[in-house]
Amino acid sequence: MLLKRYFGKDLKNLLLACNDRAQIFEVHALMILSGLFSYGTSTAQLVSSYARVGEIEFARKVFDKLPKRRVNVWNAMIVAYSRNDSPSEVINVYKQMRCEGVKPDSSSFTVSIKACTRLLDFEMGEEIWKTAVECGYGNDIFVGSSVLNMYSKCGKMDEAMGLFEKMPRRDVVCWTAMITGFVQCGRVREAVDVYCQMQREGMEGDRVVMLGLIQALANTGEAKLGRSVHGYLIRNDVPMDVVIQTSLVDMYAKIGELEFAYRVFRQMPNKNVISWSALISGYAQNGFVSNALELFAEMQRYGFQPDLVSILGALLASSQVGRSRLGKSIHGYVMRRLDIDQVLGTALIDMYAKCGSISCAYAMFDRIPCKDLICFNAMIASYGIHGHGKEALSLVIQMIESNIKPDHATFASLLSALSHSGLVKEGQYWFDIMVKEHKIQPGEKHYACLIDLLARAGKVEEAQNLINSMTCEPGLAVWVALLSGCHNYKRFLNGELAAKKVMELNPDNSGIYSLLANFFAAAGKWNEVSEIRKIMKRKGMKKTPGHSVVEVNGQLHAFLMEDKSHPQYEQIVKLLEKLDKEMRAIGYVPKTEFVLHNLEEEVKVRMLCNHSERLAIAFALLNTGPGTKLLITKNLRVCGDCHEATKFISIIVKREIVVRDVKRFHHFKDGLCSCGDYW
DNA sequence: GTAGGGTTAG
Repeated sequence: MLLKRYFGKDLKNLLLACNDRAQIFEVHALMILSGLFSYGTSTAQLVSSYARVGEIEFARKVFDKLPKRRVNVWNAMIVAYSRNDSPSEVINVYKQMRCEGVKPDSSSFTVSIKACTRLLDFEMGEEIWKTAVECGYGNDIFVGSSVLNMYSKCGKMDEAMGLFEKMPRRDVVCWTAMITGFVQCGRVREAVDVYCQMQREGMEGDRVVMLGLIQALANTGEAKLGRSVHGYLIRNDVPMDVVIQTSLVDMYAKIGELEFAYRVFRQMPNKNVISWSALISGYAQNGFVSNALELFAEMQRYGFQPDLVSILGALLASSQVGRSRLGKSIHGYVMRRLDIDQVLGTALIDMYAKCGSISCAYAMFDRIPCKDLICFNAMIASYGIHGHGKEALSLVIQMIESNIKPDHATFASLLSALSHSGLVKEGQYWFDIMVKEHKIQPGEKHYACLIDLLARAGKVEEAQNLINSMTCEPGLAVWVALLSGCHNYKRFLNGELAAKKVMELNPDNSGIYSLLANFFAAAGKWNEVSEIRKIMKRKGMKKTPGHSVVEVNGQLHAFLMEDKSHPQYEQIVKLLEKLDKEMRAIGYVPKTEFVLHNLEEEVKVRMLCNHSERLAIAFALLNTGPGTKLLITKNLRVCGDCHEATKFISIIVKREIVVRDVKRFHHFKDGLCSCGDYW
């Protein structure tokens, strides 16, 4: 008795000071010798100390030997198992405790319910919760929050809300459980509501919850909610650190609010690489190419070394406008600083291919050590946009041989590649293989490719039959493919049905209306042309102005149609007039049917000469040395007459001219185009 | 003798 009084407290401190098994063992021996062990003093501490130094088996042995075990000893064992990541043992001890008639307390319930959550054993959890209520712990905040967490983990948010509303006291853990629960099951709006309510009740905002919310908003794309949460942060002077602000930048970028992202970014007092990269990749992914590249340069001026994400963003941006010089310099930078893995390698393949160099793309592909599905798909798609159908096909065969399973994207790229090369038989054959051998259900995209393939080859009836046999409802892409085939082959009768279907589907894209208008113009149906114009006007659509860009000496130059604003416009026109004469001398005849308007022939010819791609070509010819390969990037399909003219220009100036239009690449050389006029 | 919730962000 005396010993207990003297040593009880010291014993506890002694045990707390122990750092390993040997030290605990000494104290343990002391306890046995002094008789305190059998008295029950500090035995719970002994159990928890053994567990704390990782000796859970020892703890259990001691626990099993204890003659009388009060609730604190049981809890020590329960907590030990919980900390040891053994939730099923927690439940076993809890059950044993109940069998021996020991009344659990708040922490026994709390930790046991947590264990059920970990085990996803919600039935047991409910049972323990029922017992807790019976034992008078129904209003306990610790027990309650563990139940809230259990409900939110299994998506029972309505049950969670019911309990939450009945709780007499709620702390930040309870609010957090509710908010993250709603976030995790995608009910972001309710998550925000709970968050706002928490603020109204004067609860201190928790930045971890805030981060979770912002991320959830970024993924659901609810712009209005995103702005309101941001507004809330500002109005309530919630302190924002670099992580929160970067998440806001990312959120705005993901919901397409680049202006807001930029503003948050500029107001950040401390930026790091992640902040820069977030905005760069946001710009790149939303097509704001020059913003992305300017920011990429700026970050380096400020002394930040670009990392993987910013590099991927810059590569994506470079590839969108054919900035091969910039792309190459990034490649050099990457080689000096990072290992080229599948992700970077794939981005580089894509960049080189889209910057016109299919051979560099392949060299990159060849150097990636362990090529995965995505690498193959990127290379196959690259071959496709360059019209190398056979190479795409042999790559698909190669990947099958090396046991990489092609997916729906592989076949979509393959079919598109075969289509751009006019390989009709192969297309039909591989479509069958895809369905029968690889068990891939053809989607609209695959059908559209095959129909495109047939229609491009002039097999309009076969394309029509395929549409009739489709298992899914033919959509816009399918009818557009048929329509453009009919347009190219002047199959006006078949085309009219396709045109009608296209119009029925009420597309929201001005490019498609341009196709319709072009089709009717080619058919000489000027009434329909003006009808289309009316629809476009009613819908508030404008024909996307054609523009072309060309990189000359590392600088990007953009041209609009009839772009007289350019400082070298006079020289450009002079060169085009000179070329026009030489072209006509070797057989060029302007294809005025490509001019939409119902105008005089001579005016049409002049308009053709002013197409943006021609201005860009002339400009590039004027400003580069003889023999330099040119790369022009156009935002629309290249016009049929310009296509013809560029062939002649390639003869006259003895240059390789690469034109990338919105669909694919055209390599003009010695009077021929790589697309073989399948386009 | 203690407990309930998550770690950063692209």
